Amino acid sequence: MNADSPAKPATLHDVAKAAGVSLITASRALSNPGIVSDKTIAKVQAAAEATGYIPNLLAGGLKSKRSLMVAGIVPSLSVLQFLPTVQTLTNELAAAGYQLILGQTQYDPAVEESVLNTMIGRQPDGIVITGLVRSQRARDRLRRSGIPVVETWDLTDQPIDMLVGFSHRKVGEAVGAYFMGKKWQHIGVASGDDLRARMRREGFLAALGREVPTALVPAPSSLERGRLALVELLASDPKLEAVCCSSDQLAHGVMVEAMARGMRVPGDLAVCGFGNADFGAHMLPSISTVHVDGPEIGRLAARLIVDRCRQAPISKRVIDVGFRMIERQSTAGIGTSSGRT
Amino acid sequence: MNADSPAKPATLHDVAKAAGVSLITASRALSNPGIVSDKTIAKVQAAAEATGYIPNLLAGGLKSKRSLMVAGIVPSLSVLQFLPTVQTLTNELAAAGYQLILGQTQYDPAVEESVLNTMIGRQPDGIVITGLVRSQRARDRLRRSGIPVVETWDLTDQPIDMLVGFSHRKVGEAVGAYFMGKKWQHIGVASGDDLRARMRREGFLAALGREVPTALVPAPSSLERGRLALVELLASDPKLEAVCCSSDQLAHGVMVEAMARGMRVPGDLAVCGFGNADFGAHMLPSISTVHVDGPEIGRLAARLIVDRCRQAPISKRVIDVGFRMIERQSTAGIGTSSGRT
DNA sequence: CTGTTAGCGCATTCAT
DNA sequence: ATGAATGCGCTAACAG
Repeated sequence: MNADSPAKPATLHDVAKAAGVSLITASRALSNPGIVSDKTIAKVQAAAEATGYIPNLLAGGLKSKRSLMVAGIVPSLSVLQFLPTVQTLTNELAAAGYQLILGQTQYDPAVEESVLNTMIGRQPDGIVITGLVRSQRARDRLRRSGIPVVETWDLTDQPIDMLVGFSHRKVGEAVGAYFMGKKWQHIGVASGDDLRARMRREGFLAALGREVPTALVPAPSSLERGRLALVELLASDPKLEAVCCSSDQLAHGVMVEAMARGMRVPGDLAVCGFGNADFGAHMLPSISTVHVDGPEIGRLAARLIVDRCRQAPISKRVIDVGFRMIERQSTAGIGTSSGRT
Repeated sequence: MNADSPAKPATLHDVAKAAGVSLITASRALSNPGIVSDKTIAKVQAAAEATGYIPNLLAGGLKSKRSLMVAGIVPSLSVLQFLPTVQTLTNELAAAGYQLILGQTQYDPAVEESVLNTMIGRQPDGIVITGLVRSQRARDRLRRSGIPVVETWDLTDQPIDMLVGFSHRKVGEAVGAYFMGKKWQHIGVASGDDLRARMRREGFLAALGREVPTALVPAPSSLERGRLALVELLASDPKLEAVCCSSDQLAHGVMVEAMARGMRVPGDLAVCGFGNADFGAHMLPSISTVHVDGPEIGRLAARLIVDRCRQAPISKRVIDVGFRMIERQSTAGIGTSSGRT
């Protein structure tokens, strides 16, 4: 059933010849059927089927200036935070005929710059980046490239081009205000050492009005890192009552370590996460957290890119999707029920 | 600092003109410096820098038949199982100058086929797929495309081209043998409804030598689905002693639901997962599981593609990376220590 | 509705 | 070591 044509794949030229029409008619029949007669469309489609024709999108893109690719750039795929965004982005783009090229920056500005350069070289129809681009050179280059750019998961009033995100500073302030309301005295922070986590921590401390012990953990955050963070925080303050974490994974680890030491959550130790990971709502105790609509960010980013490519008017270049604190058992009064929210 | 050239980006033509050399000399100076004099290299590099030149990889790929892109196809990014593989793959490929284009099949053969088609149209230098391609048409097409293909995370002696994976049947048998050794009588299975999880379940049942109650959960598996699965399994068999799960996420959920009902793990209920997710080793109790080296799969797949592209000889077209059962507290005798392994 | 002409930006022939 | 010509496969212009 195979060993058919080990040789060269069919080109549009072959299809046109097989269908007995000109090259351009074949092209139109396949990609712009509106302006071709039904009969020729049928002929061409049959010929395409028969020859096993697959359009060469590189050639098409070179000529038409539309590569139908969008670059998606994340710090690392192991930062689960961004996964729903990337997933939705990929799907929404696919639905519009675009494919995603993936890049990872490893939280390294130098890597980011080099990744962005090769990405630009691929002539993508859009670039979606998690976070703001830090390097000024890269920002200039992107702007001058003329490629639609969407920065995400952060907020500024001077984006390179477009933006879908929210204020990490405000997240921190909201959680800080919540902690203040609880009257906890012995507070700690377990935070990733990336820029956005630092911003949240700053907002948190601003709301508290004072410094508190902080365990800084390297990315990606994980349960294990959360356990180690609590060990560190308890060493700083044995009377620790509450911990604010920069991710639900860290919060989970803090909770496990607490229980391993016979501390009750939230009875002896309250714990709050960030990101509203899917497991948090169904654990025992369930994890208080900050909800961010990752899929919506991906959806909006995709729409901005697609609209821009279609020359459709963009209503807002900067979209703040906001966030929402979710109080669950890990910071609530009692922690005995089934864990369902 | 911006608003420099809103117009067209520099092409190699511009660089050559600025450097006072011919087009092709500029090309060689940048991509094949070995055969150009140092002086002209310096001139061209300076000109490239000055003009802000970024090579158009679409054009280069069209001519050279090397697009420097590799297609990576997963069922869904939300299946965390595959993430380490995709991440390593992306990084290893990037190190060799290749970029990954991402595709998701949603576990749908029809989607898979269409994704593969557009992928082929992008002329990737390789295609890496999680799982075996099911559709015969797609297999034929891939073979005839001449593009190096690596199927992963499964095993067959008739791959489309190359393969890096392991036998899910054998995984199931190994876990089944382990369960047999424990003499548990009341056994249940919580399994995703994808092909590979089904294969593991078949191997598991074969080792047990009998049927057992099974809760089938839709992908992606999650903690919540695990909780629901245990509810279902307990309804079938209230005396349930042990559950074999198709992922660590499900196992986690089963454990949470068990504890919510006052059952002890492993005292009243033993639980085993699959995949060795990072959280499993550090929970309380830690989760017994089957370890699969996801990063290694990605690394090997990348190497196969790169070697093939460099015309290097491929020693083995089918690589079985195997697996390893890891016994932790969730199926062990006692469950009281710190959770560290 | 269809066809002819031209060229996207680059790298592979050849030649010098 | 450098250059001139040619074409990868396709689509935007125009023409008919």
